[in-house]
Amino acid sequence: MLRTHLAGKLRASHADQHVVLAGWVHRRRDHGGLIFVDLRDREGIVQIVFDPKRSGDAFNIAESLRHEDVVQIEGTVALRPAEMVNPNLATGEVEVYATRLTVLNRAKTPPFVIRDDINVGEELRLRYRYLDLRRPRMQRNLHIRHRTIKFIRDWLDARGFWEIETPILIKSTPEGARDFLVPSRLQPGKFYALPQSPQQLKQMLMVSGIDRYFQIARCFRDEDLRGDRQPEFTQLDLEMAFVEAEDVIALNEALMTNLVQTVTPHKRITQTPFPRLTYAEAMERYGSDKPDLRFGMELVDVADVWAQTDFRAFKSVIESGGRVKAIVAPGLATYSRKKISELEELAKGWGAKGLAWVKVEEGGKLSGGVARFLESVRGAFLETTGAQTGDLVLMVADTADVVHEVLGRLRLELGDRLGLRHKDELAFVWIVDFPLVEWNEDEGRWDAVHHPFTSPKPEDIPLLDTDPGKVRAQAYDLAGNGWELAGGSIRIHRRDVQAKMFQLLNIDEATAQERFGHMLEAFEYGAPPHGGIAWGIDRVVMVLADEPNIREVIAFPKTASGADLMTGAPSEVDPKQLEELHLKIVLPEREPASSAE
RNA sequence: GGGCGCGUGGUGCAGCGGUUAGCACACCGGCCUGUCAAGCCGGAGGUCGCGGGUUCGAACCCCGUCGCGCCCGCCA
Repeated sequence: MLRTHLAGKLRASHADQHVVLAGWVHRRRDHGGLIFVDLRDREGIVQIVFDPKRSGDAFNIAESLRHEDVVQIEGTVALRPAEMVNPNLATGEVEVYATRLTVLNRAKTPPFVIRDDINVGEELRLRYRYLDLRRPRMQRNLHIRHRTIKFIRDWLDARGFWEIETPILIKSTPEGARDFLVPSRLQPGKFYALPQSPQQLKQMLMVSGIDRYFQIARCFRDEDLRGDRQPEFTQLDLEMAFVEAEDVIALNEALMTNLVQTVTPHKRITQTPFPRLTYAEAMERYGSDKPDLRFGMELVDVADVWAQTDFRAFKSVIESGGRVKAIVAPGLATYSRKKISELEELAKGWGAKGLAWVKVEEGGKLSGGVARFLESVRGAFLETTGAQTGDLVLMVADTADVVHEVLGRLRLELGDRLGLRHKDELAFVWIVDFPLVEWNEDEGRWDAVHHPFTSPKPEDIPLLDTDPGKVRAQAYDLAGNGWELAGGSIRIHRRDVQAKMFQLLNIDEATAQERFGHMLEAFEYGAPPHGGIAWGIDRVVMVLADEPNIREVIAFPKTASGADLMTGAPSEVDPKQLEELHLKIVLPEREPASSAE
């Protein structure tokens, strides 16, 4: 070993010990007759002192040290005098008097300083990700991720789950997201697909009698990226035989609760047991199917109040079957016209035609915006909205979809502005009773909301023939702090119900056989009732690590255009490789650039 | 596929029609024995993403293009 101790782990208890450390030169403070070097390793930073009287030759070598040089240091741990203790450093009570210094490897000047509190463009961070990952913040994130996955594995193992790997090269089933394809060399003209999730395979494992399965599974979806979406991401995929929805929910709630207590004990879970909302209720009250329940500010229906007024704009919306809802922003009556139009611009960007507002003044008087239309119904308005003196009430009138979308987003925006989305609080909520299918206007057919194997609620099965839109699924999502963190369902295990589902989704027998024949066949040999769930591990870790996007908790993520800036993927390949795969590249025609006259 | 924003020494930013293109940090040299974002003195470092256009004159205005980010579509 090149070292006896880790630099970041040294404490007062190590005083007077002889140690050998190895790591990176974080910073050098050269006082001429005395040199301080901050030595950094994965565990942290410790101050090394080079004193000519005690360090000998090492002092001279220390003068040549630069950022990120890799060094080995031998010396003695000493307690710092009281006035020299650095409370900002975990190792701040001690320092190491160096007696020997070996430069293991010189470093070029890095393109950016390795430090948390520095602004670096993300492009550069990704180009030099290996340097970016040296920063304490990134190491902390990767550590949280490691501990999360390790905890999940141990916890599920203790409860009888087996981790089973499923193939990465599978059959393409053009349902849902776009598949990543892999050409087959041995079978020219044919392709594998990378799994969007191990969904079908884990159901097959249930047929196999595995009983309780899980996997930390890499998944692939060839769709456009977002801050919370990468083309490859990690799921905790889990499936259980002979269970009902309540069993899956209870198990996952316990797992999540224990995970938080273990990995981020400083975080407080807002409410246990986790509250439950039906999908319909979540949309009505929060305008979202993944509401942030760290704060209230619920949407309030004010259609009845407006119906009694002379405000044509809103009345016509109500008459044509639309909705009028309000959100009360506590204390924001202080907002200026400018601030309010800022909110209105946001609302318009989300699809609203406008944003009506009114301020509540002393004594419940209304002012500004649409106040004059509300004069006659002032009492009812205040009672319905619950608005108090000093509040700002914001309203949208439109179709239910638009009203919920806009106010749901506005609620989050206001929650941010009012500081209601507390960092160390975790508000989990189960969303249940999702509709099984939704009408696809463009294609003129029903689409599965979850996936085609999701079981309807038994009592709703008759509705499959009469009113499919009303059928509720045995599906459940776990939302946390406004993010969709997990989603699952009880699956269909009966051939006749599955056939009915395919019929509803306009998948004919031949197509069903072609795409899912293997599964349908398997289910004819005694499939147990089963259900499961899949967590978005990246999102869970992102929330636990207080990061704003999942790139921060993935070692080597991709940019919005799907590029890996460090390796240069995707890239062109050798024509010989294409030839072996019997592939020919046909690039789209490029229109010649028209010159600007 | 669409919308918005950004692109200026190594890095982060300022400059927004005429400047010698500026600041901070980093970098290089010197001084300095208690700093910990050390300090002080000095120095070097720029095809203003790229291409075209407008103009007497473009980092700045216009068009196109590329890259990065956010959003819509998309994501069973």
